[in-house]
Amino acid sequence: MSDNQGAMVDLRRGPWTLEEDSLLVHYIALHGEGRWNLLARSSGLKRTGKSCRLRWLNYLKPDVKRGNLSPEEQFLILELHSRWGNRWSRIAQHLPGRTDNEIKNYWRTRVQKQARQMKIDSNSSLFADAVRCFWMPRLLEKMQASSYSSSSSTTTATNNSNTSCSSYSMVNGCLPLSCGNSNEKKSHEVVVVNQSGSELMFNNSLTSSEMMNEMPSSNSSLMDDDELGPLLMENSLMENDESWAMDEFWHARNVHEWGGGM
DNA sequence: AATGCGAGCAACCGCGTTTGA
DNA sequence: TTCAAACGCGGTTGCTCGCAT
Repeated sequence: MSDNQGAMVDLRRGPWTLEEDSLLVHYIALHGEGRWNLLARSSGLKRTGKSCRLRWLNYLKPDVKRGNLSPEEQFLILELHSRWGNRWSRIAQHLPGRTDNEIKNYWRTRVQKQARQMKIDSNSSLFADAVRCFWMPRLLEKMQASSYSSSSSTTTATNNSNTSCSSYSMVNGCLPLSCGNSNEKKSHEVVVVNQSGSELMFNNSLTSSEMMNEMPSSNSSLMDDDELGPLLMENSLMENDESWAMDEFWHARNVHEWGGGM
């Protein structure tokens, strides 16, 4: 019966008011974070310590980033979720300013929605494959487009002098569906830059047919934990365009007969 | 204009883990 | 070492808002 102070007097629930937010922010400014139950008792807030903690971490904390997730962030979420599953907090550690709650909500509202629309179990390997082979390449294209659009100025990612469209490919055997430059095809790798400035390399050089013959399992990654970090692409474009080539996915699925029937 | 419905998100709950007395 | 309190995580709920009818 640890933190169930709800047994006690009139604790407030539901949405926070401006006054409550202000109280919480003031208290933390004076006393710092932590000791949430003490905070709840001492601050004058009629909330549980848990509620205060959640409100602070998910909403009031100054470095909480709000707004749509960039393609880079979405890409990271998909990649990390494929490795770690629903370890939201762990995933959130690699997306600065994003909370586990936000990432969890993203997964449930966007990713699982896609799975529902495709009538695939979002936990199935089939869906994981679809994500890797059709969604993630789309995000890469977006990332790339945004880095190009801002290439000459402040971009901090992917645009090494030798990084052209053709240098991109997918993780775990999945190639992008289309990749701009058709005149050449170099090594297939995705380079993104983490916060410390080091490059993260997603490397693979399978052909599309090889890919289809060897659909990836949704584990393993070429990234090490240490290498994972916030993607620093600025100027990222973000529209809520989750269109990720359903037609192409179904076509590929039918042609290659991978996966069960609907 | 009113109503219904679904998507998105903030907040709550239960439980396992950590901390410290 | 033990145990209660606090913390943190992941799942779930429920509210709000926008859109369709």
